[in-house]
Amino acid sequence: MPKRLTRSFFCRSVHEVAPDLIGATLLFDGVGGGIVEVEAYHHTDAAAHSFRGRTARNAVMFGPPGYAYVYRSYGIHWCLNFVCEPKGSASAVLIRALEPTVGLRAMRRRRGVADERLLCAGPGRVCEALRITGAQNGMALDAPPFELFARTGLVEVMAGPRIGITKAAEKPWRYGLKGSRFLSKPFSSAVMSLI
DNA sequence: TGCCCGATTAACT
DNA sequence: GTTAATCGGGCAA
Repeated sequence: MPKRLTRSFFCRSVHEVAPDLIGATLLFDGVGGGIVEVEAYHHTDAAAHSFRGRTARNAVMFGPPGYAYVYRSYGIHWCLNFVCEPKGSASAVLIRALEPTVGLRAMRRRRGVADERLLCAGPGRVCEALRITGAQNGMALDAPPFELFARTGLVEVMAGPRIGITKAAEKPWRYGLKGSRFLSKPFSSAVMSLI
C-alpha cells in the first residue's frame, strides 16, 4: 500500500514539492488517478496570484501548507492548487493533469467525453472530472474527501515553460511525467531528471 | 464605477 | 491556426 502524503510533504519549497508530486496519486471522493503534470507558483513570481499581496481570492495561499487553493479561471473553469512551504510564503502547485485510474465511469459522465486521454488533461478538466469547485477552497489535503498517496519507485520528470501565462513565461516551472499520454500538452524534450 | 484581462476549453476554419 | 464563452479580480479614475 502506498504511503499517504501528510502535511509535512508540503512544508518545503514549492520547487521541490512540484516535481515530487509527479507520479503521486490524487483522489477526491474516491475518484482520480496519478498526477502527471503540475506547475509551481511562488509569491516572488510575477505569474503567481499571490505576487501582488493577499486578497480575498488568494487568502488560502497565504495560509499554512497542505491545503487546497481553488480559483475560478476565465469565469468558467475551476483550477486546483496545493499550498506549499512554511505558512505565509504564498506559494502553490497547480494540478494540471492526471492519468485517470479510479472512477472512470464517474469521470466520463461528468466530462461528457469517453476518451480517457481527455478526462483529466488540463487543470479545468481535472476539476470537472473530480467535481472540485470553489467549495473545496481551503480544505485540508490530508483528510477526506481528499486522499494523496506518494509515488512508488523512480520516475522520469520533464521540465519546461508554464502554459497560458504572459508574465515570467520563461521560467521552466512546469513539470510532467516523461512519455505520458495524459499530459495537457507535450514537453519539448528539454530538461529532464530521474527522481 | 468602469474597464481590461486572465494559471482555459471547445468548437470552429 | 483562430475565436467565442463568461465573469470575477484588480486597478485606474
